[in-house]
Amino acid sequence: MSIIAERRIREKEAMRTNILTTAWQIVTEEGWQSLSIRKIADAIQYSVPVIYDYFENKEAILLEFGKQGFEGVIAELKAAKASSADPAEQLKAIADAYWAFAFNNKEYYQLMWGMGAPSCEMDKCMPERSVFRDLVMAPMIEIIEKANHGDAENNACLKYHTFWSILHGLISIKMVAPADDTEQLNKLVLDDAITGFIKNLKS
Amino acid sequence: MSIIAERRIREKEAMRTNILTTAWQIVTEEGWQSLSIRKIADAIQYSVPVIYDYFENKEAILLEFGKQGFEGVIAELKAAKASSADPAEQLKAIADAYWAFAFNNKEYYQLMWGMGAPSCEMDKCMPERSVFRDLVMAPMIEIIEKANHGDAENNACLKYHTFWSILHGLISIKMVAPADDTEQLNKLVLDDAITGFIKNLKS
DNA sequence: TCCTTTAACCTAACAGTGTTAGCAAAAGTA
DNA sequence: TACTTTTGCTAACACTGTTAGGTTAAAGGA
Repeated sequence: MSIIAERRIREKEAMRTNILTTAWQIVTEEGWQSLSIRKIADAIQYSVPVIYDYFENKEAILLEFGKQGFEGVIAELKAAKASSADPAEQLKAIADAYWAFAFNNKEYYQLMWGMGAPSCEMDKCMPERSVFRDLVMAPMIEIIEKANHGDAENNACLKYHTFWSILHGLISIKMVAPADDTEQLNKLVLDDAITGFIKNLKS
Repeated sequence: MSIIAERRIREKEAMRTNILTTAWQIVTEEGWQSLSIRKIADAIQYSVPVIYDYFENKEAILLEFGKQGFEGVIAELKAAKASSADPAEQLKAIADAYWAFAFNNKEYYQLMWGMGAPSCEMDKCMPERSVFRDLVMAPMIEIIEKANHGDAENNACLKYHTFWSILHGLISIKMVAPADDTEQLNKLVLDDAITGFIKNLKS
């Protein structure tokens, strides 16, 4: 490949990331509802159709952010899990990390779960379900096996759904209807729910 | 008031409900994203500005549906609670009823919680928080008091948040990312989560 | 009955949105 | 230099929500 072609690819890449970072800035400053192709075009000082040379449509831009979000949260969860060898501790750490990600990256979380963000087919950028399952299922099975109740694998499947539901439920209620209670109380609710859940696994 | 004025009020009311029922039909057939003022106007065979004689703007129409949704779910919850005198049974019945409402009225639920529906300030049509609290808090306090752990009132406040989070979490995960598992398994997850939660209140 | 006021209803427009057809200029290739 | 590809633009289309302004019909008062 010629040296010129290389430069052009580099420039193309640069424009793409320029579009993305500009779009992201608009989102963080004005929210998802306020993001439009024209606003991006204005901000990067190009005409509107140029955007379409780099992204098929608006959804493609959103899906790119969705991908970033999922990759980000998965990295955090993996790090959290690695922080301990005890399965119960691992579950708690994962829950804490997930919670922290959601509130430190509200824009991502809202997009990923279609909360107030413009509707788009997030499935298209979701990682395999197995990624999340592998992270959470293993410590669960371990806990259930230690407590010796029957079919740990089957049991864990049920508990796995419950685990994510509690987490997502806690977060999305706080996000949609932010109550007037303190940060401290919120953390307490998380702790109560998750430790209660883990205790239930054991007993 | 003259007989003519009465008729006019009646007609005005009729037009309002005509707009609403027509809009609702569009929503159930094509989803929230597809609802537009022009579509409503076409369907009722009037020009667009007529809609604005009956509703201040589009959000006002959405809020009307929001109000209907909240009133509907509250009625269901009250009926569920009345089905038993045992506090634990009451909580289970409320959870079941809430779950049933969500899946029998997906359009309402999505609007009420901003899931994929057009964004609007739902606070404006939400009932007082106390309505939900009064329904759920009382049986909780009763359960905790029977089990005799310390400050039941304070404790119930924490558990109250957890209760709704679990419920909403279960529902919204199933709604956003409908898994391939059966109706039966879903019910099992609900049962597991709620009975686990109640057991935790007691022990 | 005639006149005036008010309510109902419409056309046409404004300012946005996502998206695309088609053209001009620049850049790369032979 | 001549040809081809890429790049970027203007202008438009088909939609949104919303409103200004005018017309027609109905209601109330003399």
